[in-house]
Amino acid sequence: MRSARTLNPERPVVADKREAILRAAIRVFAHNGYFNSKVADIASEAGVADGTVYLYFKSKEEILHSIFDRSMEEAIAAGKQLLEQTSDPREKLRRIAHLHLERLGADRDLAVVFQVELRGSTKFMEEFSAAGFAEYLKLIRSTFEAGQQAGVFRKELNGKVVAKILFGALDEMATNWILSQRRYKLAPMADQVLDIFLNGVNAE
Amino acid sequence: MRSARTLNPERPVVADKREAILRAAIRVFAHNGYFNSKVADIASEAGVADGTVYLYFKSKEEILHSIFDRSMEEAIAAGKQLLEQTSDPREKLRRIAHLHLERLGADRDLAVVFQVELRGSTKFMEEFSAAGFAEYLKLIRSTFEAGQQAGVFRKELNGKVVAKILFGALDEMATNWILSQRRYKLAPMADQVLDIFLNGVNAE
DNA sequence: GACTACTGAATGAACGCCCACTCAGTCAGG
DNA sequence: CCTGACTGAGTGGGCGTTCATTCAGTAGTC
Repeated sequence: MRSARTLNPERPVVADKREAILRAAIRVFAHNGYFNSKVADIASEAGVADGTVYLYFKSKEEILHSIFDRSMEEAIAAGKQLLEQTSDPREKLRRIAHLHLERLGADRDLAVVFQVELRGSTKFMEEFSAAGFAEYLKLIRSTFEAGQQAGVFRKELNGKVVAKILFGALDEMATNWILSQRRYKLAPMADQVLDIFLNGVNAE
Repeated sequence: MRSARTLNPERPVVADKREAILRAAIRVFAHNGYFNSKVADIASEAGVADGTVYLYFKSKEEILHSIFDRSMEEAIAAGKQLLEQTSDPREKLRRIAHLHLERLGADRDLAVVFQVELRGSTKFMEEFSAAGFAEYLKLIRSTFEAGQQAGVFRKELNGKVVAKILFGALDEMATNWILSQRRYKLAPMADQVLDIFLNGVNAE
């Protein structure tokens, strides 16, 4: 169990442990819920001792924070990069939506943490939404408003509201996918959402 | 503190207490989150002793369940009644959406419990969604499908997906309204959602 | 290459707080 | 004086967090 270092003395063990704990926490939180998860469960899932968790994280709460921060950062970076690859506003929104559902669909446990556990407290919601969700909504909004300028989308619509509608629809797809017993692909749902959405916001 | 009974001996105390505890629980859950709320807090907010709570509810969890069950029941009953008042599918959806946001907008604490606290655990979500949300989604879906039959909505759309989209969009309006500092009216947002939604699903 | 001294990552038993729930007792009404 | 609604101090278990201890690995010395 502690042989990793022995076998690979050159590898930075520290990063491995932190990573292992984070992954374990995602799994444990997803299965038991944040408040029902014990730090001891995370530790044993990660294959470390209880105390070791506290060498890498200040508290149980900080683990949840770290999960959110890292994933959100990655997602937004990926999103922004994606937006540079095309200039058509419709296509931009299509890609954002796809990315959104693809990322969640690729890791069910992470999706559960995002869709369910992170929502389970106004305190978290306020902190988190200030940090990450808001920025994500802004990304959608500014893309939409650029489309309005270009005459592609109806000018009288409120960008903030439109962004919430698209986000809300995608979010609901993700939540439903998690709760559903039937296993289907999540990402393709993006097309059905966009079909209706774009139809609804298109100019003319 | 215990004078309520003394002052109004004729009032049916039993129903009052249960109601008071439920109301108190909504307030306390909304402010602290379900897991951070102590039963003692609920009791004192309701003006009863800790033990009294257990004369009316088996456990803390049952309180949350009761809040959900009662509100959901009321909402669905109100929704069904509303649907009988018109036959135009578009108008039906409009009224459902309005009712949805009106009810949540009328009681911020209850809205917080619904939008945030009830989502905070897969366990709850699975139990609850089986019970109530699913039925609500079905209501939207069947209304939409009736509209497809009538030729009002695009026939190629999947009713289940369409229902999720509308619900998701409304749900996001509600969640955002709760988290927002700025106080605006929630119900009117329904019109903006429906504008885009109906435009997106209309036939032709 | 062997011996010694040192380091700090990792451990996990133990601590102490917290809080859901209980129950022996109180008291008002009849 | 009996009934039963109500009380609230007490209890028991659970769990986040700590910290004294261990020991693999490293560096210095001869």
